[in-house]
Amino acid sequence: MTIDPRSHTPVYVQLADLLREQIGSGELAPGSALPSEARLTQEHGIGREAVRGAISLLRSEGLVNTVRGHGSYVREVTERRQVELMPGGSVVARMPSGKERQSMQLDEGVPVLEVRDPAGGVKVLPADEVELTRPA
Amino acid sequence: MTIDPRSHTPVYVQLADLLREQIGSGELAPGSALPSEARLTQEHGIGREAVRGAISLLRSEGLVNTVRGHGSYVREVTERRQVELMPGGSVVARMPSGKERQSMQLDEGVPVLEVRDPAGGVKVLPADEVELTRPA
DNA sequence: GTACATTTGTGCGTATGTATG
DNA sequence: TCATACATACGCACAAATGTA
Repeated sequence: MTIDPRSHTPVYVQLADLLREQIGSGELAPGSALPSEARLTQEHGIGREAVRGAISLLRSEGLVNTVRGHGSYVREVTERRQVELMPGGSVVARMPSGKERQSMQLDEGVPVLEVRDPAGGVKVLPADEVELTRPA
Repeated sequence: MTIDPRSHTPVYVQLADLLREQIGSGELAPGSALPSEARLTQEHGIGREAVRGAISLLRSEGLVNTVRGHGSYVREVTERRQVELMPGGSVVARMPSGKERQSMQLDEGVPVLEVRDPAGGVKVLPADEVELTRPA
């Protein structure tokens, strides 16, 4: 609503901020559709590249999911299963490569957890489905 | 490797694969600049939109960093400091919000680790600087 | 300071392909 | 079949940021 083309902040970032706020406030509920590219272009008086850039940014943040030929949707919050980090183990988080995203069928904006156990084994887990724990 | 416009794989994905390989092999070293959009456009005989799409993809993977008016650069590999996951603690990984990215000065494509200790405290750590461990 | 070249950001027009309803 | 909507991709142009002379 308050997009200023003369701002130093890129237009697509401003629109992403706006949409992110609407998602966070629940105005755009999980599972609901974002306005179409054409609507966002018209209503905010901005270009298609800006709209696509904003949605692309939200995808990279894992907030929305775009279905080709259908629209972009607010991602449902997935239930995380608990996985124990074994003694002597360690874990790093990073973004998956394109091949990993394909083979693990991950949406954009979903990090992976790279878990190492002391024996040297490595497991790569989708970060949106897993909560790592260390029992008390 | 040459780019085939008639392939089923989108041109921008093909270019991203190419650049990712050059980054992985060290041909494009950490800190070094990617060829400019104009160069990539000319040398591969493709449109600027495809070039920008490829770079955007690499940004979302945390492989490169773009500075307006300057260029895109291969991200330096940061040394990960080890942080112990306390007994009774847990951790999830996710992408940061725009505000978090700004306040924590994170580049695009860098996840965060949300660490909970049993007392209920929550710490948000940049995933590219941290390796969580559980001592044996 | 000014001026300039380089580079990315934005906007727009056009076109084709693909998926959904 | 047809309309709608997104994905990809080309072209062009200008604005804004950066660095350098």
